[in-house]
Amino acid sequence: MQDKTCHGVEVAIEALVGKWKPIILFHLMEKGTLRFNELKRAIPKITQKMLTSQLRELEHHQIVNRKVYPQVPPKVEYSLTEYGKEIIPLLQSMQEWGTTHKKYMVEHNIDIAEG
Amino acid sequence: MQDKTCHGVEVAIEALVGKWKPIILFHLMEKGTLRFNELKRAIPKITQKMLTSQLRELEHHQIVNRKVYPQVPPKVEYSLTEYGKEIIPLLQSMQEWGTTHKKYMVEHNIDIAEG
DNA sequence: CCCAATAGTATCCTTTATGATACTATAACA
DNA sequence: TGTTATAGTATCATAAAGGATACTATTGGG
Repeated sequence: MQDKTCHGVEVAIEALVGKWKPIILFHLMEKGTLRFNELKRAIPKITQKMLTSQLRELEHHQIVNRKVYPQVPPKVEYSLTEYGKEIIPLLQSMQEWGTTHKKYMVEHNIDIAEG
Repeated sequence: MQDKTCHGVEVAIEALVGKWKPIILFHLMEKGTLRFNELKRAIPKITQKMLTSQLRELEHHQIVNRKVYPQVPPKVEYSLTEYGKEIIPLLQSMQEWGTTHKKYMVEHNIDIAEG
């Protein structure tokens, strides 16, 4: 077995990891399109720097689309690309397993943060 | 929408993240049971410290089972728990999406490492 | 002229994650 | 007695991720 039998998993994690990416994706999944500041308001604890960088990374992967309106003050809208929407079922599977796992850990009285 | 609509996703990522966890899990999926040093030899670039810590975390989540034989020199076997095996379909979905995504990025001539 | 609003950058700092290296215990064996 | 094997720990160093804060451009409105 090569070390990279699981390379796809690492690619997937790479694309989704980052403290804020899943949150951003779920907001875009729910609302369709959001302006930069709408996202910022929806995720109060994120800093501008992190919001920008996470969006840039998602854009780089062509999961998120960035549309700039040439006006002042600026208007920039973010949404999932068609290609990005293909990730939704995976996010839902992760969501499902994670929710179950959280419950499992609580029921077994294990601190999920420790491990 | 609460910030935590996607909490499950974060739990899932938490459980799978770590530079070596997917690799370890795939080896255990394939071989069933492996001793510490067998894993180490199968993943040449991992340090002992990282192998230990990643296994400890997987064990903490009850995804991996650790069986110690009281003998000298020590013998410790690692395997997926029954509960841990439930994560296999998720790993496979991630693997599938990730593989497709990798291909997509290559075809579109995008450097996957940059973003 | 001054202020607000938007979508950012730039800089510096702290926290986590990962890595390199050396070290441990114990029994069998030469 | 010294050597090997196993499954680790301990310590220190570096790299990567995240956070705090201040700053920018532009234009409409008071």
